[in-house]
Amino acid sequence: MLDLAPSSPCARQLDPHQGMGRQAPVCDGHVDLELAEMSRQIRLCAKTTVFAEGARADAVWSLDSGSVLLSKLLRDGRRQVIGIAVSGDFLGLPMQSANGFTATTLTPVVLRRFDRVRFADLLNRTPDLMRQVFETFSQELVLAQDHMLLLGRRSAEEKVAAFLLHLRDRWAPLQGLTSRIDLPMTRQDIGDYLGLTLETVSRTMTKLAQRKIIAVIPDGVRILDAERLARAAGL
Amino acid sequence: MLDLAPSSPCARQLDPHQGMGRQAPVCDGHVDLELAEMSRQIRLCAKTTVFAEGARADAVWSLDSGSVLLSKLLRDGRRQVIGIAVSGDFLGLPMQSANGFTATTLTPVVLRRFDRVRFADLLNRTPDLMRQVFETFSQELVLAQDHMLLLGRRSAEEKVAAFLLHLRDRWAPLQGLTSRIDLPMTRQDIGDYLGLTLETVSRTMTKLAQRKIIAVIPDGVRILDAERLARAAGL
DNA sequence: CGCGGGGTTGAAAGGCCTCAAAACGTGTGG
DNA sequence: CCACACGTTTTGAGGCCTTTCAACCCCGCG
Repeated sequence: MLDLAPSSPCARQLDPHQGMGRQAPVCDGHVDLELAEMSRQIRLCAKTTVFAEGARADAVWSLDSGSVLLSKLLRDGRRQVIGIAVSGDFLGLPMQSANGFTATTLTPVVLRRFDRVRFADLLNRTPDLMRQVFETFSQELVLAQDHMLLLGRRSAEEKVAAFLLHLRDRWAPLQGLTSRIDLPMTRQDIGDYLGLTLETVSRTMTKLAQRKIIAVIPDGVRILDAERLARAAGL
Repeated sequence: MLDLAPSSPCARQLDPHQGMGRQAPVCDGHVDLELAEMSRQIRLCAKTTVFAEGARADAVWSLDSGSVLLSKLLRDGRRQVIGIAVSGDFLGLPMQSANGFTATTLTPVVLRRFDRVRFADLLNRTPDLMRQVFETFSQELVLAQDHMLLLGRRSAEEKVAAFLLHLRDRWAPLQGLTSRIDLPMTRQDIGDYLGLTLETVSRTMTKLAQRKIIAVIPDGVRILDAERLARAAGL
């Protein structure tokens, strides 16, 4: 997880998906300053697009709060959500001149905008920053690989169960490891994330609810039996 | 594409998936030397595993020739191929202490082995090398995102068609853009890559062959109508 | 109060999978 | 040189899971 916010230099949060091998955080006042002056804080309300697939990418972003849906579109309208960004995540590829996906806010968000070229430039001049972003991307890659396994080889029930557990873990550092999971997205969004239709997502959830594994509540679910949910996910 | 081979310093090949924004290649003799002395060339024959998912990752690799299948396993045996590495590709995450996937040779390969920790160390001391690996990983991420779209939202026919075109493009820099596509893997491997069964892969291919879009030949296919194949892939 | 977006539920269809058998190709040994 | 064995590929029939299409419910809001 990156911390590019100048207001909290060196106050790095824990990353749940962090492997080992992380060195001590970088605390270079000069870099923080330069990041600060090249960034602009932006607030967006829910359901607005930060940037669109295919458009020229003249910025990269760091997400300070809220969550953002990342999706790719097939020309006939079929959509695949390739990730869900949360607080602390980094959006965009510094070396890529066009966006490979669309970013849509799920909740109100506050993010910092960096001019892509200037950021890439700073990256090349600042090995420590590069290392941070590099590690972030390594993590992204691991998550993407896990998701490929899910998309290609798991059943609907396994997908939904794994999704709920994944979301819980991903939001744990922000809101603690509670049994209540917020779902600030529609069934359609979830389906597009899991490679299912919205009806299948709905059906699968009610089936899990009937078995008392979860309870479906407004704007979220409550995990009743984490043990069995994990088993339903295929562990 | 990385070139970590000391025998051909600075002779960098073209990457077909390369976006823009690439700077001039790095030509630091000192780094090349250090890479050389920490690497060991290894030859493996086909169908051997380079490293296994879950095992301690004490090395990272650079693939000099041949191709390697990258796959993840579900506890009950279901498998997902998450990528196919070809000449010039980089294998393994320098900052990750355990392998997230298994690497199996498809053909005889020659690769260079680097001690992971020493490589990560060199990476931190050598911004230019870090930048190279960083760009490689950015590309990997883009490929992974494309593959998620394929796995989640494409039909069997679209998957197979897209797969063939993808392979052609990926091998183009090595063997030119011919109509003949080598398939040094089984239908099972292809199915595990596309999230299909081997039977569906076979059926889909013969269907494409019946329509004169491709011809199935021993150990590969020949593209008869690239236009229509692209259309079958959903463009 | 009526409208619209999101969610749930039902019935039917279809695409892909499962199971099974036969065809094919290749290397081995008689 | 042929017979055989083994692994891979193809082909077939049947079934299941997910999708499709549709109706209905719920709730917030103009």
